[in-house]
Amino acid sequence: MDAAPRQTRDVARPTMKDVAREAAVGLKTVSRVVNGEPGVSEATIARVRDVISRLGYRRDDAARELRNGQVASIGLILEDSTDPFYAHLVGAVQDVAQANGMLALTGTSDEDPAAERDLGLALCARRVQGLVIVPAPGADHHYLAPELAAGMAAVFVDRPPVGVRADTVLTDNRGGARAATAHLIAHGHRRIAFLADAPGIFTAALRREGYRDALAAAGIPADEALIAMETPLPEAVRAALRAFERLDRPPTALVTGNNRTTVAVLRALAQAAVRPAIVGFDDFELADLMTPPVTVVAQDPVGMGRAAAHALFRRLAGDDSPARSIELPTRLIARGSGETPPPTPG
Amino acid sequence: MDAAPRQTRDVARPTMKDVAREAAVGLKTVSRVVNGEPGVSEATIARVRDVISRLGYRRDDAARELRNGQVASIGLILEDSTDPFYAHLVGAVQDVAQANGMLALTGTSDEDPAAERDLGLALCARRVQGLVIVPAPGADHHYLAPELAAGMAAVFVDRPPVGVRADTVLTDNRGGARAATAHLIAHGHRRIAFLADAPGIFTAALRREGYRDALAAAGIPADEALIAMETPLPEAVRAALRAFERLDRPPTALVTGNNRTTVAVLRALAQAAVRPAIVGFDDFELADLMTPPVTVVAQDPVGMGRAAAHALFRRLAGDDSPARSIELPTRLIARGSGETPPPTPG
DNA sequence: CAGGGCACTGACAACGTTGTCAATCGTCCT
DNA sequence: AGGACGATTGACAACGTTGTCAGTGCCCTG
Repeated sequence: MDAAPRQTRDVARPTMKDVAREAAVGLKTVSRVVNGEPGVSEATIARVRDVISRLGYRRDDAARELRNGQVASIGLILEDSTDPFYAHLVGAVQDVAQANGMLALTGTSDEDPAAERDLGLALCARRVQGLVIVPAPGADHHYLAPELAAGMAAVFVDRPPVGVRADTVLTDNRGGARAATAHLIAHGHRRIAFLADAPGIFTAALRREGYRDALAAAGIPADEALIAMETPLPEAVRAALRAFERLDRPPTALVTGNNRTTVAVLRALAQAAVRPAIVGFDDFELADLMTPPVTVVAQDPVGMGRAAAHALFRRLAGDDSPARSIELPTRLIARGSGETPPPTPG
Repeated sequence: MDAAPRQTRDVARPTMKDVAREAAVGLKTVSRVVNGEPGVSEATIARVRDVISRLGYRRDDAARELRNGQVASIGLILEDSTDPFYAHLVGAVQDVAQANGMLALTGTSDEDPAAERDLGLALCARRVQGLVIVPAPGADHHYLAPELAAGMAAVFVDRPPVGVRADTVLTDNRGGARAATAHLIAHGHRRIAFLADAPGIFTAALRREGYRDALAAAGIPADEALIAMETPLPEAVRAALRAFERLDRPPTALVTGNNRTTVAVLRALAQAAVRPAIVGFDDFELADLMTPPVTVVAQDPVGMGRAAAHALFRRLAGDDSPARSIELPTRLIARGSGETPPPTPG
């Protein structure tokens, strides 16, 4: 399980000692110059600087961290970097980190709990001061307990942690799905299907609850045949749609539970004659250019990233109040696909 | 310029010494157990393991790196993580890194050369063994020279390095643009406009050359009024399109130089009565669901990421042959927008 | 029963950096 | 003139880990 390439590609890398010898000063003086500490004469500074650039010296953060206990950096664990939602989230976290003078080290778990764990431990081993985590499905975060006890901070995004307490930044999943469903009801639909990710996915389950809330509030009886919880793979989505069509009273409208499902549905229905009204959970880049443009309940990935980063830095600044949970609101963006009325029977 | 939160949040973190004392063994024995080295009795291993998990001990990679010279990790510097093209690229690099037992630390330059430099130096300070870099526009990589001399490996992706020699993985920009333009010519177009990113962008300039190649090969005189090189902002793209329309003989077809430009064009033309034929450079997720579906010259971000990572690992394995440049082919995907003939005059 | 080999174990130094503390020198005050 | 003070400087230890090397005790062979 260890690394494959194990060569000593290291040519002598100059150290402070080399600089000190070359500049004919003490080790500590070089350290002072490198770190901009006061108490060094201009002449000495110039001489040391000169030697540094001549030798191409670069301070070694490993030694620095060993000595100081830590170096300014945080870790960021994503579930999937190719999903635009997470891409925007990571962008926001990195911006905040950079503004705070922190290096953000990012890694991807690829939805694999074991990979998430390995990545988290590797970042901990590098003694990051904090961790922002988008948990992989089924992940267990007990492994973080010793780190948290040792003073590391952690913030979870999009899904709550399992097995440890920590700040969490979530979308108002239930409220958003409720709004999406209510929007379709307001436009006259009574047979509304819900198509989302597997029920084990935290967000998917909550969104289903929001869907049920809206139906109940409108006095529409829930029909389990109108609910499909599937991994958003093309075949699975196509199958679910076919099953809906075969029903005695097929749905006239559809709430999709995440952007991958939405896109899969659009693709499956691309050449369908009739198309149900659609409201998607989570916005996506070209929703406005679809025909018809797709109505969505938008999440705020940038806001989530920012909130998570701020929560993390608040902890790093010493805040040790109990773990908080932040919930960001969603926003319904009506574009057309969700405002078509149901076909009038007869 | 230093970090803001500077608290000592560190509670005593157990070290090998603590484990050794608690387990009543020597320091080196703990090290052996932690690293799975042979020569420790089963009983001792069990005892040490027990203490390790009881104390929540975690090996410190900083000390390890200081001692060993390095720890398995590579760095990855992106220009923009929210661009799907780069998102897929980073995914591929991370996959290969993981397969090689390496941790990939990713950061974003946000198209700022200074940020790229800072990030690169920070990763070097952490003594990553290699760096995969998507250069920010205008970046200068002289700063890497000492690192490369010290045995670090670097591979550049999508754009070549400036000021240092290193392996480079590029798209066949010129050939791709040539193919895109030739496709439109083959469908009868003679007035073909080219709309791409600023001419300072490496890829944009090459793609323009490919466009010119195709026109020349078909004996069509080049018309500078049909070439617009702009940052792909909505207003700039709209303005360029308006300028095209106002020409005496407006273009009947359009080659767009990157996916952001393509999308901006589609959005600007969304409610236009007549739409020129369009071929876009670089595929994008929902191109097939546009009306009409968008014909593109697809790049291979995953292939590029993989090629870059493999090149890097080859270097890490000791290959010190001269720097290579790898060029990946493009693939024209005809979907409809590029196959409409020009309107027959009269 | 001596000697050699083997399995297991631990003392120690060193990696590059920085905080602590002491030394040196020149200047200024009384 | 004597002492004090500030500015500048460097020697040294320690951070946590691992490679080297030197044991220790045991079993096996002759």
